[in-house]
Amino acid sequence: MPPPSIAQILQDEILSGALPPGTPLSQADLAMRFGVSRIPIRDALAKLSATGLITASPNRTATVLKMTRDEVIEAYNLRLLLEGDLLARAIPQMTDSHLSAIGYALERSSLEARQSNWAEGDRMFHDAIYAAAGQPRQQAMVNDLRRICCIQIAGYNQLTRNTDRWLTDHQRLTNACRAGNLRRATRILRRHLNGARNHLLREMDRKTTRPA
Amino acid sequence: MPPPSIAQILQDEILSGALPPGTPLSQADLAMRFGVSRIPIRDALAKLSATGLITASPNRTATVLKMTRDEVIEAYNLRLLLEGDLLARAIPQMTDSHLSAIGYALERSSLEARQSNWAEGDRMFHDAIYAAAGQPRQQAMVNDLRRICCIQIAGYNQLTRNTDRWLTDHQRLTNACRAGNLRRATRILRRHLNGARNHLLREMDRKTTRPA
DNA sequence: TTATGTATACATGTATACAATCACGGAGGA
DNA sequence: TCCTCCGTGATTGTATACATGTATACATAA
Repeated sequence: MPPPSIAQILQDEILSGALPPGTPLSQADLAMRFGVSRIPIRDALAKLSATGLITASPNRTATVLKMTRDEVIEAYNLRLLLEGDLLARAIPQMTDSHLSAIGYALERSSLEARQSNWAEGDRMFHDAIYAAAGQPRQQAMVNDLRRICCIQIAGYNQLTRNTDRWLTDHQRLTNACRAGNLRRATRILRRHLNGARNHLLREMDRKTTRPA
Repeated sequence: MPPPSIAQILQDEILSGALPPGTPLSQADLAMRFGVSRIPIRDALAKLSATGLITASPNRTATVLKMTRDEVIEAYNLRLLLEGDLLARAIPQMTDSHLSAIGYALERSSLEARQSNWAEGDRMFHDAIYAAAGQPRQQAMVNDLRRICCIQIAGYNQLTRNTDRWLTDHQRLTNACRAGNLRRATRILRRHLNGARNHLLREMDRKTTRPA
């Protein structure tokens, strides 16, 4: 297995909350830290910028993405639209092979739920669900959106993440897929996303209204 | 006005068909051509890769995006989903200011319809339509998708683009917006996109089944 | 006080040189 | 004939050095 790329390492640190939103990413500092020149750092930052994890402007040091309230709302609107469509395409196409893969992903994600890389488990679970839709680009777009949502969440208290409800939602979603019940699955997904969005918005308000 | 960036120049050439799908983009060649070193070329290629206009792999020379049949279908599925949603959000929010901007964009795009940069006029028109939705990220995603669809179109005969129908569809879409008729606007959009997709798929089949 | 100009420090953008990797073709052997 | 195994040329990846642009602080003038 090749060593993880610089971009991958930085992404993990951003998603885990080690580099909270707004953190400046100086090319020289990163070059020093990774023991390489600034060129590969620039490449890594370009990759992160492509997926939207950082904001980069010419002649300005890049920073970890910090979304406004409106941007969070739009991101969740998009997730609901894209994930709802994927669900509608996937469920009628699901085979036993798909379902067993979903079950496996559910277990895996449950084990990692309370660890620092819970986001990766979450991604794997949803990828398994949406695989049957056969729309890989759409899945990639959804994963990008989910990532930028995770950044904002990771910035706040890990304990406020409502892990229990998150787990039961995944379990119920899996059951609905096994039953082939699109309506129920869609309802669960919608409530899942709306809940996460509202939770995040409340956290954001709490932090901004009482800055210190 | 600043000189256009290297990435912008390359993008225009790709969209105009000067660099058809599959064309290799050698860093050394481009550096020679633009009279700069390979570093800014790498940056430009990274930007193009971010929007999906080129496919780049490590240690491999980048090439202009060449979509398969399935990828074209998925791209148009996504456009229909995202643009339909934008339309549904935009039309109820449209003010006189929005409508006049749409009218202006319609005229502008009509003038450029038969020129090489028709794609830019098309983008401006749809941006004007969707502006009232207030979902800038979603608009950006749609623009990226439209661009990668344009690449494939530009690769084939310009005369087969059905410019007349394209223009009348824009006119009818504008009328539906002025009337505030979402149902009709959605129907026009769906037919517009399905027509473009089928047209493109036919062209692709024609070229692949009779390669020479 | 407010605004403007300027100097300095720092971060990014770019050019050049070198190292690592890959594609291709030809030699050798089963 | 076909497959495998190198070598060679070409292409990309990286390090170093320099050029350019931006921000901050301070001095100066209205």
